[in-house]
Amino acid sequence: MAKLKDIASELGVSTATVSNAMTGKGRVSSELVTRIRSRAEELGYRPSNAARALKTGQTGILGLVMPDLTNPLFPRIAQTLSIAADKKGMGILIADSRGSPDEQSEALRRLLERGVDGMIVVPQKGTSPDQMPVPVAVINTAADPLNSVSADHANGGALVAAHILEIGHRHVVILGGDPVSEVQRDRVKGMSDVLQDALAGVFWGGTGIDEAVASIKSGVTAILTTSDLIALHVRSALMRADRSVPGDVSLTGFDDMSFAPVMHPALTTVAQNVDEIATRAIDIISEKIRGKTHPLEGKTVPMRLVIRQSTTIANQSAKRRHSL
Amino acid sequence: MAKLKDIASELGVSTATVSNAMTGKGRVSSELVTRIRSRAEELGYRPSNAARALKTGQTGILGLVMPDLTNPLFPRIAQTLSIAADKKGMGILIADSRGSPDEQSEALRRLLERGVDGMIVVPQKGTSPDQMPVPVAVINTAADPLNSVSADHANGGALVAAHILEIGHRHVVILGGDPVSEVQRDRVKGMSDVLQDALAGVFWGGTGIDEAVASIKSGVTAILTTSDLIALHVRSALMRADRSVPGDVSLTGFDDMSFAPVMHPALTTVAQNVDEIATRAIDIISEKIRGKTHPLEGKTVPMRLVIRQSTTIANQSAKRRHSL
DNA sequence: GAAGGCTGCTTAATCGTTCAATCAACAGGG
DNA sequence: CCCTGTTGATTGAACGATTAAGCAGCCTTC
Repeated sequence: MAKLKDIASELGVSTATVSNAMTGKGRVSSELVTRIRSRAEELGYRPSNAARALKTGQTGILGLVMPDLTNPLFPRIAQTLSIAADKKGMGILIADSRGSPDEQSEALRRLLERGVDGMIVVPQKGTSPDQMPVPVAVINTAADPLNSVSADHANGGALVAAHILEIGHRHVVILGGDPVSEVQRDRVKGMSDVLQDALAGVFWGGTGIDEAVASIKSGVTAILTTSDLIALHVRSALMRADRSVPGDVSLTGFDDMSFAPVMHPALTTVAQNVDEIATRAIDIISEKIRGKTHPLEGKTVPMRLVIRQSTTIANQSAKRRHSL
Repeated sequence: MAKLKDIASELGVSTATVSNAMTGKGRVSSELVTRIRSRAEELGYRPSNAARALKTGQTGILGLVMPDLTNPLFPRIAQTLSIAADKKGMGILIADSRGSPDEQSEALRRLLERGVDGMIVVPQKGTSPDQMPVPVAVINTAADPLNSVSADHANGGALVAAHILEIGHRHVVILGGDPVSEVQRDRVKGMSDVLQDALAGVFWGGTGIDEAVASIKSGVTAILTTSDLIALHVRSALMRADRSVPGDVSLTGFDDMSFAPVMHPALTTVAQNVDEIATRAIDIISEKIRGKTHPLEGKTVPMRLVIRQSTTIANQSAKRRHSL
């Protein structure tokens, strides 16, 4: 493996000059720069990250901490982060916090020990990461607006609720996942704010599924969930109860997961702009690492309504049944 | 940040001795070792990875290359790898090969440049990674038996086919994903070898879905797919065709993805032992890195049949219909 | 009692870069 | 002609660990 010294001695200059020529710092005549660069190319020179890291204190590695790597959104986040980081010449080291806040701190500590220059954290439900000695960008939490990039979950909820109202539903229930999760609460809030009088109830968790299905008897014509997986659960429960979607009841999910378009009927849902979120997070981190005085700030990214076949114009008979 | 030198000068010994005491190499009196260790603990000493990497040439970082990080199996693999690597004091750097073999080589090169000590590769369909200057463990390809850890896909196919035969099906079709994928082909092979006379046809890809559904008319009572997502597709197509599962036809998937147990009916499928595969891969890599003369070899890991409600005893009427 | 072998520690070189300090050479200004 | 400034390069000291080699004592051993 060729090193600075090799190039330097071959060309009869000092290693410092070669270093300057490669990085574009210091003062080197442009003629010499090109000579050095081309010779470096020929020799297949690759700077040693270890040596550079030792000297500069920067590793060019970012840590990614997720509450649970099996999170269905993880692949998309990881992929975009990895590509965006790569463009900035950085790498992504993953760490799993295995579902517990303690493990989350552990994961952060381990990454720190590995010398990451910054962290991207998708926090545990209801937690926010401790103060860190390196720049941190937080995804999907509104906690710290300067550092957090988040889908606008409330807005997403509002979008889907508005769609449901628009197609004539007036008796709607909401089904949330885990009320501890800030994301889930935001989605529910966004929905209920728009639904207002049309909101016939809010249910949570596994037992909520049966409650939501049961509510159809009392005239409910739409079930809005905060996750595609929950929606799939509901779909199955509805089949057992011999209710058709969207004939008897309209159904919506959240996140546009892989199976949403494949379900029958295809699921109306709300998609996160994962690309924009991940790219923004990387941008924030890298500006902070570069020590910009006014680094890019966090933001909330709008969500996108994806209308498919699981929602349709409110069932007239159901409406009539209720108004009796 | 405390360094070796700090501990050394505080205790009036040389840095070499402190280094030896910490790593357990060299010769240091056990009494001094404990003194050094405890002082290090107090000072919160953490060895500098950069310095160590520079000196030893090892970074303690493993690269993970996947064909497409959005692969639904990726989260589980990444999680287990991350935990297993952590136990060995190593970290996992991810790289996405964005679906193309060229990008796969690119990803490998980038990781190499970052100085990874080894690689875990889940290769692109139909490719096998180039010769690498660092140890490589390949997941889910039988190409290089010494280095590859793979689920026994053929065996998985055999398991599900045997189950289908056992519950009386005699007219069965197989529906595969992409025939380019070695994994898919292995699964199909495992199935068809067991089915033998009961095999009424093999279809591939998107158009295969309709063909499989159409085959019910000619007496087919079970559709075996090579992926849960395909099975979900088929399920939807069956609903449109007004065919019930498992009443009219039994249906199976592959991989036990998140939605499989939630579908209606819950999907019979075959699960990979991701934990064992990932752990084994890490073990192989780490033994090779340590330069063991006879490192652990690759192996194929049995799959596990998960029987749910989408398969049931062969429909008598269908059998009769066919025998007419 | 001299030779040799342990034990426990130190010395010093080294890994490959970066970067502040320095210096030689030359140009322009007064 | 001297002083100052700029340009283009060099020098040498870090960065924080690892590790081969060396050395002083002490214990054996014949």
